[in-house]
Amino acid sequence: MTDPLASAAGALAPREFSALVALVAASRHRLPKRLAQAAAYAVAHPDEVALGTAASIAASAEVQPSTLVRLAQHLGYQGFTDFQSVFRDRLKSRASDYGDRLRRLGEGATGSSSESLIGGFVAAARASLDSFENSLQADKFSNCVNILAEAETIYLIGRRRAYPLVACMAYGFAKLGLRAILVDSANGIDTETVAMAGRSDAAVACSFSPYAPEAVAQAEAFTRNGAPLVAITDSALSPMAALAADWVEVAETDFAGFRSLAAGMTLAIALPVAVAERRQLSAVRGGEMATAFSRARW
Amino acid sequence: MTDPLASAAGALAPREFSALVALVAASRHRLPKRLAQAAAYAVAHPDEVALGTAASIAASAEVQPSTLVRLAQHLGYQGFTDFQSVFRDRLKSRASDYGDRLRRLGEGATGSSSESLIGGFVAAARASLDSFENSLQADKFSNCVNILAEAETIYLIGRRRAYPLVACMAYGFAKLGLRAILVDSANGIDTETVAMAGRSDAAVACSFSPYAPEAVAQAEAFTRNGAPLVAITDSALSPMAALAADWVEVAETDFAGFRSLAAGMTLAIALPVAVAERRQLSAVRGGEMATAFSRARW
DNA sequence: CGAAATATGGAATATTTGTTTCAGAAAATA
DNA sequence: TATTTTCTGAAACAAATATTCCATATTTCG
Repeated sequence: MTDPLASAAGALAPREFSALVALVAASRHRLPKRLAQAAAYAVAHPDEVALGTAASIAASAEVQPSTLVRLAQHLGYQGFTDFQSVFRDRLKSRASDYGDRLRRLGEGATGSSSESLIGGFVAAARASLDSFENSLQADKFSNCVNILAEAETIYLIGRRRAYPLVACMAYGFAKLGLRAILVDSANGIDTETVAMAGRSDAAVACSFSPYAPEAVAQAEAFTRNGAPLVAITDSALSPMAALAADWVEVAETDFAGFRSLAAGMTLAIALPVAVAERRQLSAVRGGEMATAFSRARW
Repeated sequence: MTDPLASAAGALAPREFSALVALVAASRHRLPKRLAQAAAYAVAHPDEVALGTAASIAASAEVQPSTLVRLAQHLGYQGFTDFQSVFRDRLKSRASDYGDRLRRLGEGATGSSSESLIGGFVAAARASLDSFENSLQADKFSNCVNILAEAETIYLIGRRRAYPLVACMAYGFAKLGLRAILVDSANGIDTETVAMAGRSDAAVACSFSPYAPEAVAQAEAFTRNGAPLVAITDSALSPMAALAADWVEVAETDFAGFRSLAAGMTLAIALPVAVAERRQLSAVRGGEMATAFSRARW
C-alpha cells in the first residue's frame, strides 16, 4: 500500500517531465530490476508512453502492465494514468511550445496587474509568430504573391478585427507605389466598388472567425467577375478560403480571450514587400531588383 | 451502417491530417449542424483531439460523444478511435519534426526568397516584442491606463503607419463597451472634432518617426482645452511625447527598411483591456471584476 | 544456510472509454 | 400541412484498459 522508495526519499511525484527524468536518474540504482527496466524505457521513449496504453507500453518495454503501475506508485504517483499524464502534458507543450507558458501566465495572473497583462499579450504575440512560422506553407504564400503581382489594381477587403491588417497593407502598397484600394468607404458603396473590379484585378481578403458578413459579401461580389481573390484567414473552413484562388493561414493565439494580431500584422507588412519584389523581378529580369523599393521606408 | 456522404463522394478516410482538414473543409456545408460543429472543433483543436478522450473532447466541443463517433463514420473512418489516430500521428510527427526544423533554421535560409522574406519580418517582430518587454516602464503604462479609465470619451489619433494601431484600439474599446472615437473622418473635419473635446475626455495619440504632421496637429488641438493626452510613440524626442500627460515607448525593429508593428499592435490590444479592467476595478471595488469583459471576445 | 521481506508474473477485477441503440426532435419533401 | 426522412441526445451496452490480487520466485539479512 505504501510507496517505499519515493516516500522514503521524501520526494513528491514530479508534475513536469524534466523533473521526472531527474527523479528516475537519481533513484535508478535503488529500483528493483524490472522497475528500473520500465523506467529506463519510459524516459527513453516518452512519446510512446504519452500515446500508448499500459499494455502496449509494457509489451515494448518487455515487462508486465502491472509493473508499470507499480513503477508509477513507487515514484509517488497515484497510478499509471497519473504517471502518464506527465508524458502527455509534455507532448502538448512541445506541440504548442508557448502554449503552456501562456496558460501558466493566465493562471498566475492573480493581481492582474497591468504589467502581467502586457506580459500575457506579449506571450500570445510570440506564440502567434511561432505557430505562423511553423504552419506557413511557402508555396501558398508564393502563389498569392504571384497573383497579386500580376494584378492591375489590388482591392483590400477586411472588417472589424481584420481591418488593421488591410489598413496596414494599404499603407505598404501605397509606399511601394503599387495601386491598391482599401475597401472601407463610410457611405456603404463598398459592395458596388468591388463588383466593378475587372478580371485583371485581384483582391486580398482578410477575415477571422467569426467572419464579418460584410467582408464575406464583398469578397463574394468581387469573385463574381472571375477575378482572383487571395485570402488571409484562420482556418480552411473559413468562407474566405472557399472563395480564394489561394490563401494563407494565420491562426493567432489568444490571451484572456483576446486574440493577438502579431502574426497577421507581420504578414500584412511582408506581403506588399513580397509583391513589389516579385514585380521588380519580372520587370527588370535579373537586374538589380531590390533597389527600386529599398529606398521606400516606413 | 453506411456512411452516406463520404462513400457517396467516393473518398476514403484520409490518413494524414492535412488531407483530413481538406476533406472537412470540402464537405462542411453538406454536414449536419452538430457534425459540422464537431468537425470545426476538431480541426481547430487538433492537439486536444489527439490527447483527449471522446468524452472530454465532446464536452469541449459541446456535442455528445456519440456525435464524434458519427462524425468519424461519416468521414469514412471505422470509428472515433480510427479518426483519432490521425491526430495522434500528427502529434508524433510534429514532435519529431521539431528537431530538424531547428536545424534548418540554424543552417540559414536555404528556402525560397519569399520564405526568407517572411522569416525576416517574423524575426523583426520578435525583436520588437523583446525590446518592448524589456523597456516597458510599468508605472508609465499604469499611469496611462488610469488617465484613460477616468475619461468620459477616448479620442484615438493616429495616421499612416500608426493608423492600424488606433484602428485596432477602436475595435477593442468598442468590443469592451467603452466610448472611444476613432479620429479618421474622410472629409477633413478631424481637427475640429478633437478641438471640441471636453476636459473630462482623454485621447490616445500614436505616432512614429517621421511624425505625421496631421496627427501632431490633432494632438495639439486636443490638448489645447486641457484634456489629458496619452501617447504611444518611439522616442522621448517625439512631438507627441512633449504634448502628452504620459506616454509609452514602442521602438520597433525593422527588416529591409520596413519597421515591424508587432509590439505596437500588442500594446494596442492590451491597452483597451487594461482600461476596461481598471474601470471595473474602481466601479465594483473588490467584486468579481474580471467577468464583465471576460465574455467579450474577438 | 534458513527465515523474512520483497519483487515478479499472470490472472481476476473494477473502471474507464468507445460504441450502439432508440425514442423523440428537427428538417426536408410532397 | 401531412408525411417521410434525417438528425440528435441520452442512456444502455460492449470493449478496452488500468488496477489489484495472489501464488511463486528472488533477494536480503540474521
